Amino acid sequence: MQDETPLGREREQVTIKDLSAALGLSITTISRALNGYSDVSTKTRERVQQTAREMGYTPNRNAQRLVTQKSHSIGWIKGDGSQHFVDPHFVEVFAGVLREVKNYDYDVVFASGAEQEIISLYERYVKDQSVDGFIVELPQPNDKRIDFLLSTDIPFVVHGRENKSDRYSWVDIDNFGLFETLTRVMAGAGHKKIAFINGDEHYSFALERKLGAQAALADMNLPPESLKVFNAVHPMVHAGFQLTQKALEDPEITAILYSSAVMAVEGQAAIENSHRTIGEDLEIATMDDELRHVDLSPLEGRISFARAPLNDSGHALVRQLMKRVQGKSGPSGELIPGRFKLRPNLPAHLVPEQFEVE
Amino acid sequence: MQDETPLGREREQVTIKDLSAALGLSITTISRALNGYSDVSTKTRERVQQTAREMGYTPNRNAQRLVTQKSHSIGWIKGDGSQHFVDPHFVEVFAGVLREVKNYDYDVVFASGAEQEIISLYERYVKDQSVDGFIVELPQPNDKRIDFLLSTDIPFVVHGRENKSDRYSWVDIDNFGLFETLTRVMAGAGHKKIAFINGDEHYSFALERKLGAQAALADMNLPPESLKVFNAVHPMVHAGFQLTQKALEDPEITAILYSSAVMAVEGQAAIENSHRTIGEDLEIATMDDELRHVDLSPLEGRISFARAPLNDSGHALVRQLMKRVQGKSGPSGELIPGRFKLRPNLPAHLVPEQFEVE
DNA sequence: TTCTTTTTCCAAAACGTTTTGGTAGACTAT
DNA sequence: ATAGTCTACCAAAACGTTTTGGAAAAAGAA
Repeated sequence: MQDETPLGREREQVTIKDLSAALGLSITTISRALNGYSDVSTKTRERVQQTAREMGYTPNRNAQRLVTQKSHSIGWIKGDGSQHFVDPHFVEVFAGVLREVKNYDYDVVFASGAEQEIISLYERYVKDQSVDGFIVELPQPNDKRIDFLLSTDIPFVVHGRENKSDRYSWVDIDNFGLFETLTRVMAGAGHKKIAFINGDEHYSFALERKLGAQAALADMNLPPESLKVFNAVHPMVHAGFQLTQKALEDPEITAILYSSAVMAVEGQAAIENSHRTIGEDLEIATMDDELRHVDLSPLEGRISFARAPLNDSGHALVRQLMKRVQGKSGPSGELIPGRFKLRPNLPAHLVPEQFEVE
Repeated sequence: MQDETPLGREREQVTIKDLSAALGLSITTISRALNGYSDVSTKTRERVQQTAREMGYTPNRNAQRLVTQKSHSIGWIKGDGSQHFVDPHFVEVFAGVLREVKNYDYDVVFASGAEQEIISLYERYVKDQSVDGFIVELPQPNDKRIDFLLSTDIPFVVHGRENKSDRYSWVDIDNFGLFETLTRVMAGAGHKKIAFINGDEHYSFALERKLGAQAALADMNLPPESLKVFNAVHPMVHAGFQLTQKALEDPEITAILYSSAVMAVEGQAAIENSHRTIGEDLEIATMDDELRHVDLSPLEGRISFARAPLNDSGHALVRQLMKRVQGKSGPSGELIPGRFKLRPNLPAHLVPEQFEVE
C-alpha cells in the first residue's frame, strides 16, 4: 500500500494562462487565436502568435486530449512471438507510417504482447482513450483482432487482406496487377513458355499473383499452359535454387518470374550451374520486396523488377486511417500499384498507366 | 479558418463518477480504493474493485496524465534516413523494450524525423508532456540529441556509448568482456596464434573488442603477437571472405575469431576453398549478433559463439530509464554480459561467472 | 464517563485545455 | 433615431482524474 506520493511538479511549463496574463487577454481568446477561429481580429491573432513563440508556448497535449476526447495518436500492436518481429517487411511499412503520420500531427503508440493478451491490449487502448485508431497487419481468416475492433466503433486499417475484407478498410500491394503486367510484358516480348516460381498459394498474396499471371495470358488469348507454376512450400530450403533447377529441365521455358528477391538470387546460382546466360538464353524478372538485406546488385541490369514500395503502404495506411478517424468515409480498400524496372529490350508500353516505369 | 467543430463525444466511457453513483461513495474514495491507499477499509475496497470490474471501468489515461503531470509513456525518436532503419539490430532491441515496458505499465511513443528536425521533435515531446523520458540509440561523439536532452532535465538512456558517456545513463553490450573471454578460452585451449577478424576500429564497439582480446593475452602472459588483427573497413565487400583468405596465408594460425556472424559465414567459404576443416584444422568462434536473417545453422556445432542478447539490451534500457523517471538514481551505465556457446573440447571453466554458458 | 487516537470517508481544488453561450460596442439599413 | 447585424472579446463550464485538508464515527485509554 502506498501513501501520499507528493505530486512532483518540477518541469516548468508555459501555459495558456501565462500568455493570457502577459497579453491581457482572456484564455478563451488565446485559445481561439491559436486555433484559427475567425472571431479574433488579425491584429490580436498576430500578437498572440508572436508572444506564444517568444515565450516558447506549446499546448499541453494531455489537456487537449482530455477535453477534446481525442488522443491524436494511433496504435500499433504486434504479437511478441519471434515470428512477428522476424517479418522483414515490417520495418519498411513502419518507416512509411512514421513519416506520413506527421502530416496529421499524430503520434504513434506501439505495443507488443503475447498472443493471448493481444485482445485485452486493444481493449485497454480503446477504453483508455490512448489512441484514436489502429493499424493492423498480417490479417488471418477469422482474425480475433479484427472481430474485436469491429465490435467497437474505433477506426482501424489493415495492411493486407483476408477473405472478409469488405468489412474494414485495408491497404494492400497490387499482387494481381504486378504479375499480370509482368506476364503481359514477357508474353508480349515473344516468350511462349514462362516459368513462375511462386510462394505458397495458401497465402492470398501468392494466389493473387498467380491469378494475375493467368489473367494476362487469358486476356492475350494465349493458352494457359504458357505459364508453368512452381510453388515453394514451407519446409523447402533454398527453394529458389531447387525450383529453378526443375524449371530449367523444360527446354521450352525461356523466361522465369520470381515471386521474391531471395528466390531470384538463389535461382541465379542454378542458372549459372546450367551454363545458361541471364538476359540472353533466359529472360528473368522478379518481385523486389525491397528487403534491405537482400543484395540484388549482382542482378541489376540483367533482369527486370517489379517493386512494391512498402513505404507507400505505410503512407496509405495512415491516410486511410485518418479518413476514418475524421469520420470522412466508411470501409474502403486501396491497392498500392507499385512500379517496374524493365530491361530495355522489353515492351514497356504494355505496362498499364497506373504503374510507374523507371 | 475553422469554426465551431462540435465535440464528438460518441464513445461512451465508464468513469469514476459512474462508480461513485453506483456505489454511493465519493469519487475520492473510489480513486483511493483503486490506487491502494490505506485509508479505505478492505470491505469497501473490495466492493469498489468488484463493481469496477463488473462495469468495465478503465481509468482515462489522459485525465491521469493531466493531473499527475506524468505521461506514463517513453519516447523513441529515430532519424528517418534509410541508414537508420537499415540497422538490423534495431528490431531486436525494440522488441525487448516493448516487452519490458509493460512491467511498468508504460507505453512507447515512436517517431521519426529528418536529421535537421530531430531536435525540435525532442523539444516538442518534452514540452508537450507526451513522454516522461527517452531512449536514444547510436550515440555519436558530440551528439546533438544528447546535448539537448542534458540541457533539459528529462530522463533518458542511451543504447551504446561515446566518449563522454559518464554524463548520462547508458546500456551497452560487453564487447570488451566477450572478446577477452573468447580469447582466453582459445589461448587456454592451446592455440598459439589467433586471428581476429574485426570491424572498423573507428567504431568503439570494434575497438573495445580488440582491447578485450589483447587484455586476455596480457593477463595470461602471452606475447601480443599471438593475436593478429584484420580489419574490415567500409568499402570492402565480402570482407569476411577476403580477410579469412589473408589470415589463412599464415600457417601458424590455428584459430579465428569473427566480429560478426555475416563475416563468419563468408569466412566459411574461404576456409572450405583452402581445404581445411573447421573444428579439426581450425578452431572458429564468432560473435552472433542475433540477426534473424543471417543463417548460422550450417555452422552450428562446428564453431563457438558469443552471443549478445539484444532483447536483454531492450529490457535493461527500460529498467535504467524507469529508475531515472522515478528519480531513483543519477546517471549510471550497465553492461549486458552476454553468453557463450562453446564447442565441447574447449575449456569452458575459463569463462568468468558473470557470463552464461549454454 | 471523557478524552484521545485511529479508522474511514468526503468536498473542493487542481491539472491545462476547448467550447458554450453570451455581451458590449461599432457599423448598417431603415 | 431605431432596430438589426457584425465584430471582437470573455466568464464559466467541462473533460476525468488525483490530492489536499479536513471531519465524523468508531475504538481505545484514562
